[in-house]
Amino acid sequence: MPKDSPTDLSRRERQVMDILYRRNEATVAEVMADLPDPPTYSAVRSILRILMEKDLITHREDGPRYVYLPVVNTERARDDALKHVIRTFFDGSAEQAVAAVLRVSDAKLTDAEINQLRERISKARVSGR
Amino acid sequence: MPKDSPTDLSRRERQVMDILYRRNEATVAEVMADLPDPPTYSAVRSILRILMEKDLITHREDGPRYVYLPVVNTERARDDALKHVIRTFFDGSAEQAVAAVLRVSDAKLTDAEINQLRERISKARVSGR
DNA sequence: GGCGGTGTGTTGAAAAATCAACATAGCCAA
DNA sequence: TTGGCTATGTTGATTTTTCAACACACCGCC
Repeated sequence: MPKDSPTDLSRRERQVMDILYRRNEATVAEVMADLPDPPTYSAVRSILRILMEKDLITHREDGPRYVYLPVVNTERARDDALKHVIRTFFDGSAEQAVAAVLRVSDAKLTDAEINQLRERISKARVSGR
Repeated sequence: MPKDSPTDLSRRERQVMDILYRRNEATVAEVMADLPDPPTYSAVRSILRILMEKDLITHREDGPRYVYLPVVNTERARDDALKHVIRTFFDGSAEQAVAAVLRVSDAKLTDAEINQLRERISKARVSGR
């Protein structure tokens, strides 16, 4: 029974999942609004239907319309996404990943502070704590 | 001229790009070995050809065979991938992202240490440094 | 009532992605 | 030399994805 990895999703499916994770939940119109090169309303619903069939999302009724949301909770999806990035781009190195997060965000620490941080992480790791 | 976002890639294309970033470079056989549910050698080459046409990868000759590698350098791709994850799952919050990196990796800091770290990041950010 | 507006249910066509087949070339060893 | 192995070049079929069209239901309002 093949596990459902995010890399198994088609382009549109992944885009929609990302939107749902970002917004936590969304209507068809909201998904459409966020899609790059948005197709028609009908087309968006088709994608959502497929994601429903794959049990990746569910929906609840909100008055006259559906609101869609991921089945897997955000924490789990978060962790998986992070692990994938760390493994793909950082050779599994948490320190490098942390340094990069700080770099790409507008949270700038000094090099000295980052090095200190790295040291603490390494130390914490080898001590197995 | 539409920018080449990673979300524009098809399923197989993305899988191959991930493999190339993880290995830095790879032969057809190596890519095939890393692909989930690997198709035939021919099929893998088709994907690589398409990625070449899209100018996402290039190749060099290594004796009798080709070795493929991404055109965009790893640093840039790394940063983009991280930004995407932070935006999609962490509402743009670097602190939350750092905390999650530490949590999913085997580098475990105590809660106190993580909080301290968060504080320092926040302080660094508001001070604009 | 009946008429727009906004939904969903369902179906099928168009486009793209995925995959494999076959041909050819170089190399090396029996 | 020639047969087997491993490559690439090229082409086309199959499958999946992507997209849109149409029918119908509900609702508020003139």
